[in-house]
Amino acid sequence: MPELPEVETVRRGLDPVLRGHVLALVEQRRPNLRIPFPDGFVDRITGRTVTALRRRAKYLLFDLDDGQVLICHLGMSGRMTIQPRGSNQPADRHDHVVFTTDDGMQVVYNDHRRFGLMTLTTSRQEADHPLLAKLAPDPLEDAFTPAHLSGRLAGKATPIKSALLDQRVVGGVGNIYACEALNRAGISPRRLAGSVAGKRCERLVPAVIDVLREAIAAGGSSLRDHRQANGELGYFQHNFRVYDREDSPCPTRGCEGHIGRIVQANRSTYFCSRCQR
DNA sequence: ACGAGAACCTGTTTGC
DNA sequence: TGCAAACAGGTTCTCG
Repeated sequence: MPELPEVETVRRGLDPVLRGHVLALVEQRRPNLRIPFPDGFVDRITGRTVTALRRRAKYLLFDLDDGQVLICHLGMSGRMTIQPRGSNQPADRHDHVVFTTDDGMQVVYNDHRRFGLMTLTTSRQEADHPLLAKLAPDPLEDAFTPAHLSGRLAGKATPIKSALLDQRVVGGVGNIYACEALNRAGISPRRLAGSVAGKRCERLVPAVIDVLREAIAAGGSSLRDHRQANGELGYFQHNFRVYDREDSPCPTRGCEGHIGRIVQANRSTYFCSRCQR
């Protein structure tokens, strides 16, 4: 579910509730998500103050006042939503973690597929943490340029669509935004990654940046599971050009093609074979 | 070393 | 109508 725009939307929603607040109560309701919770998870973070909320690629990072960093990933179906303590929200069987702050707000982590994770590191060890060490820089940072991207794609024999999903190539792009960016850039998802350079790469970089920025502004895309932290849906799905639009007319100006669907690396790819080359 | 495919888990939609 | 298969926003492991 959550790609960069959805995670960023959640981060922005959680920030006012968590930053500067104490995690007064932490409830962990199962021993593991995709990976086990670390030993002593609840005790290690209870009573700590959240000093900052950051995002790296699709990871949410909570900085704590003792130097620990709480690493969260939402997987395919994870949500982080806010509710007041004592609200009448019925507990869901997939509410796996509940954080209650010193002023009585609750952040509920719900994830029915449990592909998400939570673990701990420290600010000193963060750069070397196995989950984070190989992540490519964020595509919304200034360092994401055509020269940078073509360097990461050079020599790759995998299709460009699959390469964009590789978090060592671009940090934060997932299946929806890879398809959308390639359509905007007029590049075939089947083209070998190593051949995306020069003019094509100069089109692809702004296409990735623009689609991510527009999606953040829309609160992300809600297909099934995504909710903003306040519980509202995102609405960027209404602006999809190709994703989940098989047989629709291609929206590219002057193109009379139709959207097709293929499978690459076990993931659906949507694209227009007429204007994407 | 690299790339393809399966696996992880649950829920919903689709097709026979 | 009912049941089984296919599919879903991600990541990681195994195998060739």
